[in-house]
Amino acid sequence: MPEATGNPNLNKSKLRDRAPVAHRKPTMSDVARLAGVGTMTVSRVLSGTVRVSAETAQRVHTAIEQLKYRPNELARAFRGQRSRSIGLIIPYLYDPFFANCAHAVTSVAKEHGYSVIITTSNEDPDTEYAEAEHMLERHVDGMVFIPSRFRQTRLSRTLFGKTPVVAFDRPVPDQSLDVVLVQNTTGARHIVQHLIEEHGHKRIAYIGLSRTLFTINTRFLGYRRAMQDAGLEEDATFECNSEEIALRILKEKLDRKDAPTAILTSNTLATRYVLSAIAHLGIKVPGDLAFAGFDDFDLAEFTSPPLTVVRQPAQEMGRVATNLLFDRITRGETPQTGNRIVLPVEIVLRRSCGCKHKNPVVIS
Amino acid sequence: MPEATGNPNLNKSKLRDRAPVAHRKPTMSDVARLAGVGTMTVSRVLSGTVRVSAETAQRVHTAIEQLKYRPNELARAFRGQRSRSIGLIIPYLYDPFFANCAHAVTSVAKEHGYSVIITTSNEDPDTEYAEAEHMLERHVDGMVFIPSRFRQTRLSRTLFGKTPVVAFDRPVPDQSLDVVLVQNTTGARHIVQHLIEEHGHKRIAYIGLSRTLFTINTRFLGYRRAMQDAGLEEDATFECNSEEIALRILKEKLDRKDAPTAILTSNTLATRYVLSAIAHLGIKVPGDLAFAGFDDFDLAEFTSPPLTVVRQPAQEMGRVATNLLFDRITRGETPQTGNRIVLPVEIVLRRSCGCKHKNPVVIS
DNA sequence: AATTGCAATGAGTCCGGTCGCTTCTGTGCG
DNA sequence: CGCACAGAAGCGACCGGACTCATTGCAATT
Repeated sequence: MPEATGNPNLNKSKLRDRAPVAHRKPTMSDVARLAGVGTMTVSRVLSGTVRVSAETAQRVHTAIEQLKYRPNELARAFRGQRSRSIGLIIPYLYDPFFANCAHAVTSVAKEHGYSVIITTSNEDPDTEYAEAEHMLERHVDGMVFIPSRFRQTRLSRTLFGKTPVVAFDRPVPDQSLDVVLVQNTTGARHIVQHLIEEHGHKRIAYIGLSRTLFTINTRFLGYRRAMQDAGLEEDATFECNSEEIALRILKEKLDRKDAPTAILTSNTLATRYVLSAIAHLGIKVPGDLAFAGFDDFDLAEFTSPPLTVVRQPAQEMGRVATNLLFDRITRGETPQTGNRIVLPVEIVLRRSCGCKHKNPVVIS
Repeated sequence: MPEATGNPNLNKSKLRDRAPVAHRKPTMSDVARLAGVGTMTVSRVLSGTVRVSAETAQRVHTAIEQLKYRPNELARAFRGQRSRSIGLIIPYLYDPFFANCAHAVTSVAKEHGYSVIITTSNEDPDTEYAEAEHMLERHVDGMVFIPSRFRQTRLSRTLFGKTPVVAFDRPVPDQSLDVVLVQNTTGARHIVQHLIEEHGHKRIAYIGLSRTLFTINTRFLGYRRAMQDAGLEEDATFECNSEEIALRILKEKLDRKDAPTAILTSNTLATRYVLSAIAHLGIKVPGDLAFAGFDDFDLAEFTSPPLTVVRQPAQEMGRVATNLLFDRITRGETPQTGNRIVLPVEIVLRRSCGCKHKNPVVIS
C-alpha cells in the first residue's frame, strides 16, 4: 500500500518538521536545519556554556542572522523553570515617592538582566493579594513589594511558598519575610526635637492621613516620643484626607486658646492639604506658624517659604530591597531569617521651620 | 516477562506520571488524577469555555482546592502563543510626568487582565532598542513606549513585525506606527500669546533642555510662532542642563540692554534650574521677570509665586495610548494606518506670569 | 596496535498546559 | 428495535527550547 490516500491518521510518524519557515517566527530547528546541525548545537552556541568548534559556530551565527532568529524567552523560561523576571507591587505610581522606589527596582533588575512585572495595589489588601497570586502564576523568580495597609495585608510566606520575597517601606505581620525600612520614628523625633530645641516651640501639632498606614503611624510615634521627652502635650489629628478636611482641622486648632505654633505633617499628601489650608487662611509661615513635613520633592526649594522636611532615601530603599532579593534568588540563601534593614533619613532644614539659612542644611 | 528488572531503557512506555505530588508545584495532571478525570476536563473547567457536567466540575474544584493548584501562566502563554502581557518603555520613572503616564498604562492593562513589563530607556536609543528586542523575545502581545531622542530612535515596524505597538508623548520617524501626542505647539503658542497680550511683554525668552528632545523642540516652535505672529524677536536658548548653566544663561540674558521681561521654560527640569537661578540672583517674580513653564506638579500652587504652567494630561495620554493598543491586540485591526491622536493641553494661570487671580484659572 | 580519553554533536525527552479529533454514553425518533 | 445525533470526557500531538545520555572521530597513552 504505497502512497496511501491522504488518510489523516497516518501522519503520526515522526513528521515533526513543519514547512520550512513560512510566516511564523523562525525557531531553533529552522536555524539548525539551515546551518546543517542539530538543535542542540544551536542551543549551545547561544548559551556559550559548552565548547562548539569555531567553524560550526560560525555557520550557526550566519543562519541566525539570515533568519533573524530570536530565541523564545517564554519557551526558555518554561523549560528552565526560571523566568528571569521579578514582580513589583506598589500602591500607586503617580506618587513621586513610590515612583522613585520603582525606578530603583527596575534599574537593579536591569543590571541583573531581569525583567520587571509591575502592578499597583491601590492600598487595597484584596487587590494586592490577587496581584501577588497572579505574579506567582506567572512564575516570577522573586518579588518586591510595598505592603498595603498595615495589619491588613494578607501577604505571607504561606502564599509565596519558596519564591523569594522582600517587602519594603512598610513591614508585614509575617516576621519571616525580609523587609527594608527607613527610620521613620527617629526622623520624626529629630525634627520635632529641632522645633523644640532650636526654635522654642512648645505646642506642636501632628497632622496625618490614616493611622492604619504604617508610615503615618510610625512617624506619629516618633513625634509622640519627642513630645513626651520634652514634657509637652501631644496634639495629633489623623484622617486628614482632603483640602477641605485640612482646612477644618487647621481652623479648629488655631481657634483654640492653646493654638499650636508649629505643625508637622505625615507625608506629601498631608503637606499639600495643609499648605492649601494655610494659604487659604492667609497664615504666615514661619511667622505665625512653623512648618515641617515628611518627604522631599523636586521643587521644595521654591515653595514659599522653602520647606523643611524629612527626606527619605526612596531610590536607595528600592535598590537595597532589590539587591537583597537577588541575593535570595541567586544564592538561594534559604535561611529566611526575616532580615530587617533600616535606612537612615536626612533632615533638610530650609526656612519653613524658622531657620534663617539662605541655603538648605542637611543633617543625617 | 512481567516485572522486568529495572532496565532504565524500558520505561519508554507511557509512564508519564511522576511520583504523585512530592514537593514540586502541583500540575494539572495532579489535579486530574485526584479528581479521577483527564487533564482536558480540568482545563475545560478552568477556562469555562465548554460545558462540563456540574458534578464533574465540582470534583475538579475540590481537587484544585485540596492541592492548592495554580495554573502555570507561563505554560499557558507558551502553548497559546499569547502571553497576556504588554511591554512599556519609558525614559525614566523618577520623573513625575512619566510616572503618571506609566500609572495610566498599568491601570488600563489591569482592566484588561494583562500584566505590564516595564523598563526604562534612559533616553538612550541603544538601550531602548535592546529593551524592545528583549520584550519581543518575551513575546509580549503588544507594546507602548515613549520614544527616546527624536530622529535617533531605531524603533520601527521592521523590528516589531506583527506585534501591535503604540508610541506616545513623542512621535517616531516610522510614520506607520500609531502615536498619541499632546498639543505642545499650541500650548506654547497660547501661553506666549497670553504673556504678550495680557501682560504686554515684548521680550520673552525660551529656555530649554536639548532640542533633540521632541517635546522641547515642538514647544519651541509654538513659542517661535507666537513671537513671529506678534512681530517680536525670538530669544531662545537650549542645553540648559544644570543649575549652573541656568545661572550663566540667565545672567547673560539679564545683563543685556534688551533683557527679557518674561521667561518660558521647556519642562519641569528646566523650570527647576531656572527657578534656582532666579532665587540665586534675587530676582522678583513676576515684578522683575514674569515666568511660565511646562508641566504642572503637585505643589505648583505653593511656590513663590504660584507658577503659571501648561498642564499636560499625562494620565489621559497613557490611557488613550494603551486603549488604542488593546484595540489593536483584541480586534487585530491590521490596517496600520499610523493613527495620530493629539490631546489638548490646559493652561493654568497662577501668578508667576503676572496674573492677579487669588486662585488659579484654567483655560483649555 | 589496541585502548582510553576527550571534544564535538545529535537524538530523544520533558516542561505544563491547550487544541483537534475520537470515543463513549444516553436519548429521541422513525 | 435500530440508527442517528448530541453532549461529555479522553487521547495524543504540540508549542520551542534545554537537558541527559549516547555516539562518533581523533589523538594520546600503554
